[in-house]
This record gives sequence, C-alpha cells and structure tokens, in this order.
Amino acid sequence: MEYNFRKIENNWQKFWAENQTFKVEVDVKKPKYYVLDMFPYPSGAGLHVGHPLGYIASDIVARFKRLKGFNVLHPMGYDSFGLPAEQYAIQTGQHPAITTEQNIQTFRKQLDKIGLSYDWSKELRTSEPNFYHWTQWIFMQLFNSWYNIDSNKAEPISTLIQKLKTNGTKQIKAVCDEDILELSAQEWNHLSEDEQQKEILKYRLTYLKESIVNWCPALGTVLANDEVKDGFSERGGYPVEQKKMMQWSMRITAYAERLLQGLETIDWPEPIKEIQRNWIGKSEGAMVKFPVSATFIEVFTTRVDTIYGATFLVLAPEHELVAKLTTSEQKSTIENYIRDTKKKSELDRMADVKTVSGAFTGSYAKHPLTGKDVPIWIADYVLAGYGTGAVMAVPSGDQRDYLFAKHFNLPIIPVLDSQNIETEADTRKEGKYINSGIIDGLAYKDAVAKIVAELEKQGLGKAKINYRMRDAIFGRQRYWGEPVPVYFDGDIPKLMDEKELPLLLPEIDKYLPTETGEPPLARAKDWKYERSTMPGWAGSSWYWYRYMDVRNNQAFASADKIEYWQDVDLYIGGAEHATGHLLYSRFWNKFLKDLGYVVKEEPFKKLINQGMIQGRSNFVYRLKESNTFVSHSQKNRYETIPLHVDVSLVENDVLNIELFKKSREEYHNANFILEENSTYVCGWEIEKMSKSKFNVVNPDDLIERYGADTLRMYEMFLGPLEQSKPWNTNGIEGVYKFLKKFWKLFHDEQWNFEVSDQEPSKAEYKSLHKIIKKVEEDIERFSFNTSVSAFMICVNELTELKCNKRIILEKLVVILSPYAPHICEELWMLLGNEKGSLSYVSYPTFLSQYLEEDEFNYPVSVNGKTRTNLLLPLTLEINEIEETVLSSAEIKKYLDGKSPKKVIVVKGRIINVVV
RNA sequence: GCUCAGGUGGUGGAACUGGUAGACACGCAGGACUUAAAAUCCUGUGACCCUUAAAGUCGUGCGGGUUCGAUUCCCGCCCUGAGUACCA
Repeated sequence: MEYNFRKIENNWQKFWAENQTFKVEVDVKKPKYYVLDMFPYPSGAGLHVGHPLGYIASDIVARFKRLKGFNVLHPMGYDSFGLPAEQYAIQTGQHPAITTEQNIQTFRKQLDKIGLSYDWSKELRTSEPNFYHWTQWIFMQLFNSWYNIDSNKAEPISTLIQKLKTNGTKQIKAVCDEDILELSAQEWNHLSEDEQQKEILKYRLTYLKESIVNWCPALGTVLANDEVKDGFSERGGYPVEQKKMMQWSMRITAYAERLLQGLETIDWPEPIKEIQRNWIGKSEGAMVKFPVSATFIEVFTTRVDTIYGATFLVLAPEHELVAKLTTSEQKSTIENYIRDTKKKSELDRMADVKTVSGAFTGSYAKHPLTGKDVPIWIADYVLAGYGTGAVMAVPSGDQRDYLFAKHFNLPIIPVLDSQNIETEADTRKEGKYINSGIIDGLAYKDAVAKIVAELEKQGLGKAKINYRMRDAIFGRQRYWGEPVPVYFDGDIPKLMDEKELPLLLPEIDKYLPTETGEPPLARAKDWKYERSTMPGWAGSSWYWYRYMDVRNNQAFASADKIEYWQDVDLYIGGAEHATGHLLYSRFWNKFLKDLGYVVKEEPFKKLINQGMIQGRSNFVYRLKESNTFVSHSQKNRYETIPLHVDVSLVENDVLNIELFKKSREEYHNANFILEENSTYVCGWEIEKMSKSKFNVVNPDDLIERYGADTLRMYEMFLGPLEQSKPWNTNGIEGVYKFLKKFWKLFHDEQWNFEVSDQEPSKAEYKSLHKIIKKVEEDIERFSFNTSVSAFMICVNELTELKCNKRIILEKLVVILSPYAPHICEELWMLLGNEKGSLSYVSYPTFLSQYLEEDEFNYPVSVNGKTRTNLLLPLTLEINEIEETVLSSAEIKKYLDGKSPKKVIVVKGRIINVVV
C-alpha cells in the first residue's frame, strides 16, 4: 500500500479510542509524570493552526515519557464558564450551556483528528455541577480560614475564635482588614453573635467588604485588576471606572511573600517569573508618621535615610485627611484641583506624566526628627491606592519630588556629600550624609538602621515591607459562573451546609441584569443565596487536581491519588495568563497545602509558554480603477491598491489564477501582469490571524491534505516552541516528503511491505544511534524542531544506504512515534507486533560504541579544555607534529612569534596545514 | 523611562560548554524520467572577484575589546518585539 495517511490515521484514531489506549490509573510500581495543557475556553470560532502547537508539544512529551517507562497522566478538559457564551445568550436567548456544549463538540472533533494521546476518560468541564461542587467547597474552606502570621499559614477559623475567646485580639497576628477592633477576651465574649461574626469576617481568607472596584458598565460587572488593560476591559475593550461596592474578595495578599519566594523553586520562563515579581511588587522601606495637629499623616518610603531632605508632604487628592487639613484660604484652590483631577480619565492621567500639578492645603505637619514645619500639598502623582496614599517628598533624592519642588519653588536640601542636584534629583546612595542631624557622616546602611531605630523609639515609624499586589475581587454580576454557596442572615454572610453542595445554577428567563441593576441571579425564583457568581478564574485555580480523580463524589480528589500524582511536572500554555490564572492557581494551591489537602507547595514544576502563531496575509495588487492585477515585483511601476487575498488560493506566494478568478464574480474577467516566468506572485504581511484578513489556516484542511502526522511534525519543525512566529504553510511539503520517503524505504516497487532480516551495517547502526541520542536530548530540552531535522537527516542517510533492515526499523519506529504516532503504529503492526503495543514498549538506549568510533569524536586538549573536531590556525610544518593531543604550551612553542595560519586537526592528528 | 527577549542567506531556522557559520527544510535555477503534467530522483544555490576552474576576499544589526580562534564572552550604540509604568 502506498502511504495512505487517511486510512492509517482514521484506523488508529478509532483503535485508540475504542481500546482506551491512553487511559491511566495509579500504578505505584511506575514513576509518575503529569503533562498538562492549559485547558481551553471553548469558543465558537474553533481551532486555528496556532492552537494545537502546545497540545502537540505536550503530546510528544507524554508519548515519550510513556516509552521511558513513566506512568503518564495527560488529560484535557474545558474552562467552560465564561463571558462569550453569556453575551451570546443575552443576544439570542440560547442557554449558555447549549452554546458551550456545541462548541465543545466542535473542539473535540478537531482535537481528535490530530491524534493526541489524551486520557479522555478524565475529561472535565468547570461548568458541570460535579466539578463546581468542589470549586464551591474550596470557596467554603477559604471562608472558614484565616491567615496566622505566627505559623505563616492558613488555619481553620475555629483556631482564631479560640484565641479571641481566651486572649482577645492581643496575641493574634493575622493578615486581615485594617479596621479590626482591638479587644480583650472579656470584651470579645460580651459582643453579640452578630457583632462577633462581623468581626470574624475581617479575618476570613474570602471576605465581603466595601471596596473600590473596577466597574465595567457595558459588561455590567466588576473586573479583577488583571482583566483591565489601560482603563479598558480586556474582553470587549469597554471603558472601566472605579466604583465603591460591597464585594467578595480573596485575601491573596496574605500569600504575597510565599508567592514571591516560591518563584525561586520552580522551573518557569524567567519573563513570567519577572511579571509575577512585578505584580507582587515587594518594596522594603519604612512607615513614618508626621504629626499634624491632633493626628498623624502616615507615609511609606523606601528611602528613609533621606528623611532630613523631606521638605514637604504630598497627599493623593483622594486622601481622607485632605478636607480636614485644608485651611479656609486654600479651600477653593484645593476643591478646584480635586475637581480637575476627577475630570481627567485614567488614560489622560497616564499620558500626561510630564505636567507638574498640585495644590497647597495651607496646613503644616511636624517633621518627626527635626520638628520643623513641613507644608502639606496634594498632587495627582501620588496614588491613593499604593502605600498610604501619602509621601514625604525629598526633592534632592526623587525626580518627581524634584520637579514638583522646582515648579512650586519649594526648598531642596541635599543629604549626601556626593549628590549633584544642579539639574535633576540624584538617587544614588553613595557618600556620607550631610544636613542630616543624627546620621551626619554615616554611610547608607548605618544611616537606615539608625533612623529606623530612632523613629521606633519615638513611636513615629517602623520598618515595613509593602506589596503592590491587592486582594483579588471574587464576585461577578453575571449568570454563567459558579454560584457562591452563601446566604445572608440579616447582613451576615453564612455558608450553606456542605452536605447540600453543589449549589446548582438556577434557571432564569433572561440573562441580563434586572431593571433595578441587580445581577441576573436576582431573576431566579426563590433564590435566597448570594446573587453574584464566581469569576472566570475560580474553576481554573484548582482543576489539575480534579483530573487525578475526576469522578470522586466524596472529595475534590482522594488523598491517595493526590499523594501519587502530587503536582504537574510539565505545564504548557500561553504567557497571557502570567498575572491571572498562574498566580491564582499558586495561591489556591498554597492554601490547600496549608490545610493539608495537597502535598506540594507549588502546583506546576515546569512551565513552558508556547509562542503565539500570527497570521501571514497575502496581497494582490489591483491597478487603480481597473480589473487588472499586477504581480509583486512589478507593482511599483504602476499605481496599485493592495487587496487581501484568501491564503487558500495561494501556494508559496504564487497565486492560483484559475481559483482566484472563480473565487468572486468580479474577478471572472480579471487581467494579470505576470512575472517573467508567467506566474503571479503575491505580497505578504504578518498580521493577527482573523477571518477579515483571509489568513486563517485551519488545521482540518491541512490534515485532510497532508495528514495529522505531517501537521504534527510540521508544527514542531516551524521553529522553537517558545518563539512567536507567523504561520507559513510553505514548508509543509518537506515534512510530507519525509514521511513518504520513510514509508517507501520499507516497501518494494509494488508497495508491499518489505524488510530485510540481515544484520545492519556499521553505517546503518551509526545513523540509528545518532538519532536515538539526538531525539532523547532534544526532548529533554524541548527542542522539537531540531529533532524533526535530525529525523530527516537519518532517513536521507538510510535511503542513501538503501537500508530496509528490520532491526533498524523496529527501533526507528519507537523513536519517531511521539512525533508521528499513526504511521509508526502502522509500521509497528506490519513488523508483526501486537496491535497497539507500540505505546508501551521501552525506548531504545543508544549503543555508544557506534558513536565513539565517530571520527569526529576524538578529544584534543587545547588550553586545558577538551575539544573535538579542532581547527587551529597555527604556522606549523606538518612533520613537526606527531602528537595526537596538543597542550597550550606546545601550541605556544610552535607559534614562535610567527603569524598564525590554519591547521586542521581531526582524530587528534594534524591533517591539513595552510601556510 | 525601566525590565526582559531577540537581530544569522531570498524565506523558516541550525550551530548544545567559544572550535570548518548557514545543518535541515522551503524557494529558485538546471537536469533525468514522461507525449505531457503530477509524483519521484539528481546537481547547484551567502556575497564579492572571475570566461571557467582553482584560489582568494568579505560575511551572524553597528563600533570596540578579550582570545591562537567569537553568532557564542565583555563594553558602548542602533533596531524589533513583549511586559510594565507617576509604586514613593
């Protein structure tokens, strides 16, 4: 049989599905390996050629690890709650569950054609009750926990209540709201039940609080910080405004330090770690209190050493003390300024960084160390949301303060003898302090310590670590999400009974918010629970555990399964989840670890971000006001208009003129100005893949034409996995030819399968062992593209040798099978092996003897380093050298001051000298 | 502005710890087979010099440095992409 990929691939895909070849169970005799893809949101558009990139890579690793004797968990599911299905429901009235189900069907069909080795018995969907049952359950655990700073972990809320009862708040160190009451045990015990509950709410890891949120009126919901980009919603691009609302939040800030430290222990791409570090935004500094009349203005600073240079204070316009501090003379100035600031949108404010603006309140604070009067200003460069919303301005040491001082003519005091502040602030920490009271003459480190000690002594400040990260908002005013398992007793939120989970999403008649602006759940009949639902990231923050034990009704996964599978060894997905999913998942994982439900501190040991696949659009050039099209190289001679042309009408940038004419009525009678070789060459450009640009390449079409094995190998061949690159189908023929060649090598003229039982020659063994070694090394470092090249070289070599030895094919099929599983299974069967056994044979080890005889592998020592295949430019007489190993001393000796030329050293011998 | 990633033929990309740069593939040119096409196979293909061959010269964004030797290491600059942005 000729290489009939259609027949081969259909048969094997059917076989794998019917026999559940890739179903996996706990097997303590084997080491485990967990390969996971970020599960997709099933959108209606279906897959384009960029989506399977990561799936193919993870599938290669999964298949490879199976061959290496690992028990491999490689599942797939759907993140099926989300906005698009709900927007569609609002427009059409179709229930989101139906839309979602249809989309999943399409998705699955497309995935199946690629021949991925998923264990589909473990498929999950976040929108299914038996899944969100456990999302709700985890929510309850968070609600029932508090973060104890002393033990540095989350603990059940009962331990907090015990402490309150016996000692009051005195010995409690918790990450909690700022407005907790300081109570003795006696005072606590005298509080009413409601008052106690209100107080406890301030400690819970998921809590209800009035807070400033990102409100998106167009979507009718609040958004998390990572869902807002430049003041607009990430999905849809609608404007977002700040609004005060009662909202569910997750106390992720309790884990800030652990989330930061954990990054050091995991094998993730450096850019992702960097994004998370920035997002967490740790800065070490000090809190300083500036007394003003009866109260204090508290500021956070990272440069407490420059405190003697603080010549004024600046508050954010929204700061709560502004009204109180404004004197009657300054009242109108301040009010005008606040009004102007409010008018400016987020975007204006960001664009307008250069303009210095601000207003004087008329009040003065006392400098905590000198006691001098310090004027208090307000300005919009100070943000209400960071630190305390107030800064001590040190114009000599901070550029923004410097500009502000220059603009409003405020004093600038240098604090270090090395400072140069002629034209700008000097932020360096070198030199000795001047004009600085108790730290005059000291250097940076000592100065910081001394200032902090002094401030602490006076009760006017202390060292403090500040994080930029905020608690995560956990409510959405939407329908298509997990219901929050909470009801209200008066205004006290209470958990429903765990035994009654899951709390099912109720049916409603319309998916819009109510006329009074209530969330859609307010439309549900007899709904006595919380009306907002959980955000999109709830289900995805723990789903990898559910795959371990997807049908468990007693727990999110059983303890022994978690004990066996532990964590994800390899996680592949896009970099766009850096501050969302990947951070929340780490947070929930740490929480579950604290409560003893899971065993690992970090959920994803190794992470790989596959690059984005961009589109490659093709263009034709139409002569102005005519129906004539000019080929690419000729277009500059004429006045032309570039038009997008469907990439399916173009091959290797050459337009198929016949198809083009047929593609549209208006092109029927088109004329063409061609290249010299009578072809029409199209122009091209890299753009986002989209329907309107006619550049979407569908994997189904490619599979139909070349087969899944070719698609798989070609996607890998395209370039390094992590690199973003434009899709270009031009090279796919090369991979297709490779597979045909491979097939042909082991078939005779009449396409009968034919192998020789002779012992392979040395050259044949060498070829084989080179590829075994190469592929193994490449997969370990995720360099799939070079492996594909190596396969091509191998088959070229074997073709040259006319090698159709059984022994070679047996090994080759195993090595190639992770990349091109269908063709390999077929050949494996033709070799007389049991059908389907290929997935579980063991990976061949390469025999080093055949490689060591490689002429290029003889080591030569130069400059103390061992080299192979040396090329040394030296002036030498051939007969002067007989050594097989050259030392640097010998080289120097032979050099003898003469100008160097080339000597080629192979096998440790000088084989060629260029004088 | 800051941080990170990257810059190699006509194209995608190789070169793993410094050791014959351009593997492999596409494209292109020429050839074989064929009535023809497809398919397949063979040869050539960084640039310059040159009638040809041999040889030579230049070549990994630009300028310098270390080294016997640099795409790789160091310093400075330019460009592209990503992230982030008044974070005190």
